[in-house]
Amino acid sequence: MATLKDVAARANVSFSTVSRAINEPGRVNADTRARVEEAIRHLRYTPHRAARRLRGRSTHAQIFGLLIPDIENPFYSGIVRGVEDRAYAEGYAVILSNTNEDLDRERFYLDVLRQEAAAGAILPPLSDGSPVPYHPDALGFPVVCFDRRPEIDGLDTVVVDNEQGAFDAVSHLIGLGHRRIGLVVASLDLSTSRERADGYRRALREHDVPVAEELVRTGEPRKEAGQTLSLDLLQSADRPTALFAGNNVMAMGALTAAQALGLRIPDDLSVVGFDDPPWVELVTTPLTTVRQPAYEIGRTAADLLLQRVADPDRASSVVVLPTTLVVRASCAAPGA
Amino acid sequence: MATLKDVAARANVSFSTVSRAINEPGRVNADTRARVEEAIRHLRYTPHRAARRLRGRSTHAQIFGLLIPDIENPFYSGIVRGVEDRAYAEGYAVILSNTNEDLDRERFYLDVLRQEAAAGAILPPLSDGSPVPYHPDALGFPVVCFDRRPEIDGLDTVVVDNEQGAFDAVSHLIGLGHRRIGLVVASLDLSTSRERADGYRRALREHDVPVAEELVRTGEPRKEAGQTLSLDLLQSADRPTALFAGNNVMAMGALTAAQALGLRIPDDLSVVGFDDPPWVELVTTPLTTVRQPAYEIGRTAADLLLQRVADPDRASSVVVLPTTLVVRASCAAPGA
DNA sequence: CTGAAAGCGCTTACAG
DNA sequence: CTGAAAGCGCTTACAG
Repeated sequence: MATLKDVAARANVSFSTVSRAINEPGRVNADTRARVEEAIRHLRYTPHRAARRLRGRSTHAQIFGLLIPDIENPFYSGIVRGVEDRAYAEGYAVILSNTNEDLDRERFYLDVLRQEAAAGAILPPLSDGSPVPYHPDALGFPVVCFDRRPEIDGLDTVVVDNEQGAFDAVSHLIGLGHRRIGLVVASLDLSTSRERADGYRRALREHDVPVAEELVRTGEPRKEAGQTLSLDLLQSADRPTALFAGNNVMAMGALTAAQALGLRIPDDLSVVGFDDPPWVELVTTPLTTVRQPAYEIGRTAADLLLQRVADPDRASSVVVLPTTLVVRASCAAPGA
Repeated sequence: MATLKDVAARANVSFSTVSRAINEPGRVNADTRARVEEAIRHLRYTPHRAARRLRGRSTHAQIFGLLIPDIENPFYSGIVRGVEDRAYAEGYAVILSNTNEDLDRERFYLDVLRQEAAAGAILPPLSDGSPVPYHPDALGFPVVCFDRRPEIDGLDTVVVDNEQGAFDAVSHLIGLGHRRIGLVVASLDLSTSRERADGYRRALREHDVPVAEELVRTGEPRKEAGQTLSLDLLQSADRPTALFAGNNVMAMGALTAAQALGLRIPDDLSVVGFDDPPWVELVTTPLTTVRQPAYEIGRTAADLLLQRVADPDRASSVVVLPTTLVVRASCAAPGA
């Protein structure tokens, strides 16, 4: 592999100059720089990261950690792409972990990141009063939270306006005439679920629709749970005429439940989902959803981490991105 | 952070001795060693991994690299999960790269992996006679290929039996009475596409159906290309009565094209897809597909890499996993 | 604008 | 068994 010395030899300059051409190009004569750049290209030179880390002022590796609960969930894979693109643009690599919400797994990866001197980590904080501390002092590197709000203060965070997103979805249903609207959502221990449930309730209240607690069902954020909970709701005595599914996998379950009961959408049942994966346009009745800007969330989280790395003392910020209600064909007036 | 020198000062020995006490404890006097160990504990010293890697012999990190063309493609995210689970079980972390099939990006990550002293990499080899060499000698670490077959020999590889998978799909269509079957597939530069096209042709030949080359269309493995190519095929004079889509994103495009033309599936058009993402069960007409065992592919690739790391001299192996034709509702006799 | 030199934290021959 | 020294590939004051 080519080193600085090889480049210097080929460009006929000292290796200090090569280093400067790379790190402070403005302080190098244009001709010299051109020769250096030619040599770099010709030799396919890339700086040795370990050596760089050893001497440079920042001792951390050009590595971000990214913890993802479920890589097969399109919402999260969108985030991965956003983080990865932004990191790559700044020369950072991403260590990915598919945690399955598993505490041991999360601990393991946080430990690896510390050992590898990662520049920081991006993660959805665990919901419970977990023993994993996300405080930079304990971790040894900064953390940016996404999706959920962390329980401790002072952490950079990117979330969406879940409350408003849910409010929009449920208001849309109420506007069509629905009054019995089921909510199928993940555990209310998660800030996301809580906020979506809040938006659901506010929409009902503001439109003078009574809140029926038996219409709110929570469970694992999986297709199976979405299906079971929806099935149960749809088979109850005074069944809801509309369903709001709190995330894309549970929405899948809701549609499967409707299919199993022979309910046509939107004639017999209106459905709105949260998240906007590609399949929603291909289903029997294209699904109305609350779109979260997954790629943007990832990009913003990486941005915050880059800023934090550049200035460890800057005030922490919480970025709230908007959601968009994407109206497709899955909602109609009840009994239409 | 404490360094070797701090430890040496406290233990009253030279820092060479500290280094030796850590790396070759047997070659250090027991008393000396005890003093060093006390100092290490007291100062909470841990060796600086970057410095260590810079000078030492090959002491690789517990890290695997994983290169993925498109993390939002469910086929690949299944593979990520498989690799990650297996790696985690052995204490390895995974550095993920979403390459977008971009050569620069691939080079960057391969370089990062080398510099971070990764134990090895798992990747779908590029198809063209690319300047990126996957030979361990050039890379500095072993490589396991998946999905596509590498152009050079001697690399551990995991693929599926694409030829047979395609053969099964097309035979299924022929069995229903189809004789004009369109093939929409990615570039034939890819071994996967080539093998699927081979299976397509063999099925036609073995059932004495003439091969019409105008029914074979290739393009970018994206929904848009799948849609355009399908649209074109379906609007041609003697349009095919069935479509075989060579991967899940192009299958999406094919379904969208059929929808746009008002063709009902399977009455007006039969469709089989390759890959088996979750959405295929939710579409208007559940899609018949050739299932690839994505998770298994990932797990097997990680397995091969672990074995390679344990025994660098073992003979390379090529694992071919079977596909399964999953018959759903998207195929019927032509003109039924 | 450029080069010579020191040094990051460590490992490893080489002497003693 | 131990220490002094060279050097991994790089960055960064410090001169010129």
